[in-house]
Amino acid sequence: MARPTASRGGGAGEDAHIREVHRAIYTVVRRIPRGRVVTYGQVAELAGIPGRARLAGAAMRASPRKLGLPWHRVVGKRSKTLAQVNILDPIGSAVQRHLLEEEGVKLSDSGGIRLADYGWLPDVDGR
DNA sequence: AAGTTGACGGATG
DNA sequence: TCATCCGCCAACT
Repeated sequence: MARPTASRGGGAGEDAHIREVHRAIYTVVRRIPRGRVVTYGQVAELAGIPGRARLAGAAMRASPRKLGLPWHRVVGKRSKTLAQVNILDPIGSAVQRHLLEEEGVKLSDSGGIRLADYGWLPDVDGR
């Protein structure tokens, strides 16, 4: 019963075979304070894999909802939000905006997030 | 095994 | 400021 292909697929224990890198990334994302945002590049750096922003993105895309990660707090540096990037899924991007606004993150006039104001800086914040 | 994809980011026009 | 292109590299087909 188990699944012959034991690779992907949804089911319990799915996150059990996730690579350490992914786990490190999820740990970082979990630490993002409410009302703050972090770029993928930052997440990668904090996870111990500087310069691998793309990998951080891949890990997030593959992250099981079951983990309940604050995925909406992770944004692209230039892309402001998922909204500008994933044009094929405008619904999801709208959800991200909504969740951020609920946390008090205000968007700039151009619809982007002001990283200077809401970007999370662990060293400065002391957490 | 080899080619394609992509929740990125910097450089360029 | 916005649109495109390019490099990086793990995951997917």
